Amino acid sequence: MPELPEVEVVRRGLERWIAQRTVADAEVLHPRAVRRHIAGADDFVHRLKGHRIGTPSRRGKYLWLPLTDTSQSVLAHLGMSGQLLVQPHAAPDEKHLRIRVRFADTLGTELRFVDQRTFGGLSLHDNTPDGLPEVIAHIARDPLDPLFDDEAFHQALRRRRTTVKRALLDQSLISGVGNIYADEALWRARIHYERPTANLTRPVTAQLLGHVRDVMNAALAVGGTSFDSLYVNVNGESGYFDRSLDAYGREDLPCRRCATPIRRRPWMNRSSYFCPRCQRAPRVSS
DNA sequence: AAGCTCTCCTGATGGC
DNA sequence: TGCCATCAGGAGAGCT
Repeated sequence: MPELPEVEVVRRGLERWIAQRTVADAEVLHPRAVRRHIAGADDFVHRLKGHRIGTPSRRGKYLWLPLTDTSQSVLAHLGMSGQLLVQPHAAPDEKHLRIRVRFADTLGTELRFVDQRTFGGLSLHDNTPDGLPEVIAHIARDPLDPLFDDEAFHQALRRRRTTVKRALLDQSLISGVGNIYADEALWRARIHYERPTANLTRPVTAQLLGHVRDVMNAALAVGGTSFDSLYVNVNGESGYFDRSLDAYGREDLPCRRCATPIRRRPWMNRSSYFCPRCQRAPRVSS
């Protein structure tokens, strides 16, 4: 499941293999993959043709390809199972190939958006003056962004009447964190997922942010997390970070700090993994 | 109005 | 063997 580290790995792959290439043609094989492009698939293809792609950017889990001769960008979100693959023309179509982009050069490769569950997609949008696609202006900076404001984040947590994991997953507060890295960072910080944010102290917020950054940087260093081969990087290679997870997916396995079995709890139509000893529940729990 | 729940989708898996 | 339920979950619409 692509979160910030996995999306960054894809961005780097696109920077190497796709940047500065000019689009010759595109093909939308599944309309749902461009559903965020309101004007539809034909308009998406028409407006892409003939334009050159600049340096790919990323904020949180969103990445975008600026079109150098316009003020627009191709915005991509991988959803749960999306992949951006650079493949030789001759490679057989993937079962869940949704969009194909061909280029006006002789490199012999094309860009493919492959997505089994179709939660992800591509779309074209005008940029804001600072080069961000306008539809993601509400997405907060991510914790690896040098301009992320730690103090403002702490104050926002204090103002909220919610719990810490909900806040970590709220992309308007901090972006790029999904279910996996939220559980990992909370385990490292020894914080229970239902702890209220309103009474977090500045040192606790600082430690939590530090662990979010540490776990994301560790995942980036080995190319991201992959559980079920649904996620692969731009060349089709899986990351290895799943071997290093401490909480997520480890139900009944011993906590690597205290050997207490990790527990899984249903939470918001998904799961939370935590150590019941290291991460004590708040006194007043919902 | 902030906070929370629901919904979209496909395929693997498990119980009976 | 086949059928149905469950699970995976990002993010925005919609509700309270």
